[in-house]
Amino acid sequence: MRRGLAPIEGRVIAAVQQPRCRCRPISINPPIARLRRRLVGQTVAAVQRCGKRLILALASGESLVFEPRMTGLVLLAAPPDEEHLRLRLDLAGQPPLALLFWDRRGLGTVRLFAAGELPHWLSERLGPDALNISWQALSDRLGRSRRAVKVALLDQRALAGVGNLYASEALFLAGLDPRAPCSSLAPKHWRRLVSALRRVLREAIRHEGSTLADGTYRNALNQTGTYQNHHRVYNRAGLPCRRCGSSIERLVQAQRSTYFCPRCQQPV
DNA sequence: CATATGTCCTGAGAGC
DNA sequence: TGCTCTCAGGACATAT
Repeated sequence: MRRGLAPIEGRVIAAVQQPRCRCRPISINPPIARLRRRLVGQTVAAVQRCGKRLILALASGESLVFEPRMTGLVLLAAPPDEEHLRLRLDLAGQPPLALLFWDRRGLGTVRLFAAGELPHWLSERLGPDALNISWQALSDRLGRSRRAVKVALLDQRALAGVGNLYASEALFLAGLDPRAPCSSLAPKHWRRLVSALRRVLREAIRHEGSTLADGTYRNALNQTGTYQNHHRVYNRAGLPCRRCGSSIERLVQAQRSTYFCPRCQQPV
C-alpha cells in the first residue's frame, strides 16, 4: 500500500472531502472541518509505514495516519464502490491525483498529529517492526510470556506489523506449533521464527498482498494481490499440506482462526 | 503486572 | 425467494 502511494510525495493537498455515505461514519480526528483547515495547502513530504499504519508525513511536521484495519484501502484509483468511500484528498499537480480512503466495514480510522506528537503515540502502541526486529529482541520481548506463540505474534506492542493471516503462515515456515507457549521456545526457534516472518512478509509484499474471497484487500491501484495463491496454511483447512501432504487443520485462538499442519509444525 | 474477553462494523455465505 | 444466523479480525476498553 505504501509503495503504491509513492506518486503523491511532493504533492500539495488541494481539497479534503468526507463523502456522504449512508453507513456510519468512521473515526476521523480531528473532525472533517478542522482536518480540512489543517491539511489544505500542505505538502506531502513522504509516505511512510509503521507496522500496519500508513503515514503521510507533511512538510509542516504534522502526520496524517491511516489505520485501514481489515477492510480499509488507501487508493489512488477508483474504489470498489462509492458507498464506502470515507475520505478524499485531492492533490494539486499533473497528472490529477486523489488519495481515497475506502473502508467497507468502517473500523478503520484517520488521525492527524501535530508536529512531534506521532513518535510518542506510536511508541506507546507498537513494538519493533517485524521486518526489522532481531531474533534476540523478539525473544527478549516474548520469551517469558506464557501465551501461545501465535497469539503473542498478534500483539502489536511486542512486534508491529503481523496480522492473523501472516502469523499462521510464518509459524508454518518456522515449523512451530502455534499453540506452543512462548516460554517454551529456544533461541533456535526464535531465530527460525524471525527468519520466517521476514520471508513471509517479503513474499506477500512482492505478490501485492492477499486478496481473500471474502476479503477486500487491493493495492493502491485497486488491483488484487496474488499471495493468496501461495498460502501454505491460511484458509486451507482440510487441504493437503504443500510440504508433507497431511491435512491442514484449523483451530481458534483468542477468537481468531489459526491454520497449521499437524505434522510439519511439531510441539517444541 | 500479564493475560483474557467484549466491542465495534458490514457483507458474504450457510441453512432453512 | 428471503429470512436469520454466524463469521471474518484489528485495535482498544474493560475485566480477571
